[in-house]
Amino acid sequence: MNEDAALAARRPRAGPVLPREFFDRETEIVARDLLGAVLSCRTADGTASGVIVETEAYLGEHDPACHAAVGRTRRTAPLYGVPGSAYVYFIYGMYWCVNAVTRAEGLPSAVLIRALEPFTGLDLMRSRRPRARRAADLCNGPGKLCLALGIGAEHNGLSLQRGALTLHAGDRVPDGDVAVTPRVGITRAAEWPLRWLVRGNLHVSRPAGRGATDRS
DNA sequence: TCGAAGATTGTCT
DNA sequence: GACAATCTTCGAG
Repeated sequence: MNEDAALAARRPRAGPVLPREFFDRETEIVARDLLGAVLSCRTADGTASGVIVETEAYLGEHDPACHAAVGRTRRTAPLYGVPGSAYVYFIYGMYWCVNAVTRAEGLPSAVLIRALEPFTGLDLMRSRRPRARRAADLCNGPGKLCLALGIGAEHNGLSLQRGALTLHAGDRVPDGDVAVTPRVGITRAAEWPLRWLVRGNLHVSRPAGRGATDRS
């Protein structure tokens, strides 16, 4: 069976849009519950979507790794917005990363979406990421998924309940399939176990490794 | 105004 | 595994 056929055979489900109340909870809980949800982006070129298989929690001004640790600036302002809105930022001069803002207004926490399993719009994703040779390489990183879905500055601060960028309920990932590990690519608070991923999924940016614990 | 850092990725060895 | 690419953001002076 080829990769496209394998994807189709699993038939993930994209349900209703996740309500604001979903995001208005503890950031760690939102990060875990976003596994299995579907992120969809509509552009002039078409719509592409993927099932979330990896997330990281950033816990606000008291989390040294969170952008909000420096306080409210022009860049971090969307983090202080309503739960369920998007925080999209530019990094390393060439990549975008997308977060879902969580908790109550005024508490600048968010969940970074690190990897997706492609769901719809595979041809569109491939045209945007011609270097990706396998379907598993299309969205297995925060910069890659933004490229594949066409996410950029125009989505920063937008609601994830309506408009071009939306998050939909999907098939809940069983606790036994969820691994928790330290966050990736950071230097401050790097040991905090705030990364959630679907154990054994080929589309995560990095496998869980031996130090990972079950669910949480 | 300037310099350094950065939640990444792709290429090369 | 090492390293370059590339540019926004923000603190320091």
